[in-house]
Amino acid sequence: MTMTAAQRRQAEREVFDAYLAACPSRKLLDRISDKWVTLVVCALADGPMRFSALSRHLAGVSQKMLTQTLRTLERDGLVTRQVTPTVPVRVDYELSALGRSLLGPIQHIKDWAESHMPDVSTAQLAYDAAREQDGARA
Amino acid sequence: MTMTAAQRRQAEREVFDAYLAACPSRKLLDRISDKWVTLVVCALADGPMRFSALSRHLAGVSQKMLTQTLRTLERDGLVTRQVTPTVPVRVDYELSALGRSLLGPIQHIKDWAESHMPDVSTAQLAYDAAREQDGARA
DNA sequence: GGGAGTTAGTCTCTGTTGGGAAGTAGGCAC
DNA sequence: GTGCCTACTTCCCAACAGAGACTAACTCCC
Repeated sequence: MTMTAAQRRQAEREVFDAYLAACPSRKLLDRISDKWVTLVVCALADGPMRFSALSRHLAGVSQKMLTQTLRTLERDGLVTRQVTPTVPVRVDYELSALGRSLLGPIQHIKDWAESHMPDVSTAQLAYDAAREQDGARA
Repeated sequence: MTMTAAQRRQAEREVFDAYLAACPSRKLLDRISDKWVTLVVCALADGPMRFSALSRHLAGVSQKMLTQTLRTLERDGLVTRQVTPTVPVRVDYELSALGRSLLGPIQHIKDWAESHMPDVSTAQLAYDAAREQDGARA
């Protein structure tokens, strides 16, 4: 099966639509829409970090989840893993160019969460109060 | 326990840090870092939508997850729920002002996923090929 | 009156996942 | 030897996501 250059360009321009269940971009969205991914990527914003440093920085992350998160980020080409075979081993993680392209968007999400916390708290209190009213009325 | 106005303002200026496990912004980050949240918020970008329309638009979402997602978004004050008691019932969901403030950042994430899909695919192939090499060498 | 159809859910069951804790490798220090 | 260090890996259990059947409430059709 041969392809003209035009056809090849057409295929490469393939449109990904995360609204479609089968589209690979849906899975990618699922992977980057993750608490730990967000925090790891933001933590690596200022340069490379060791496994143990990340572990300390992201309070409450289990070693298992950190390893898993870093592994998938590495596989997706967002971070690079650099092993220095000293004793004990030293492993540095760093954002790749692709990872840095995600940094901006993902930092906005984290910033939004931190800056809009009061609004969300207020909304929750209002919602819960209204629910309680409904409960009492029933 | 009383508070001066100054103390109250101080408390309101409280800084949220998602890196801390106990910080409420960590939980908020976890809630908005969600595949379905991203898709629902983006779907509501162009105006209100009915439950069934959302269900059709987000291919593959289960009714349970859609209900759950909309419920938490409503509680967090990101979407409003408008019930019209016709028969059958009609329920419209719409982004609130707070929800629209999240729309920009979240759309960037979705766009990133859709536009960087080829780069990620390439990285995955490279990673898997390297892993296979390692496996064969062992 | 009886049955089908509509929307927006809820209920139940099961497979996957997240977190905690304990174990591993490889080498240096005592 | 025993312990300690880092960066994992493995195991187990509780929580959660998804599939699919079921419900409420009322309308239309015969």
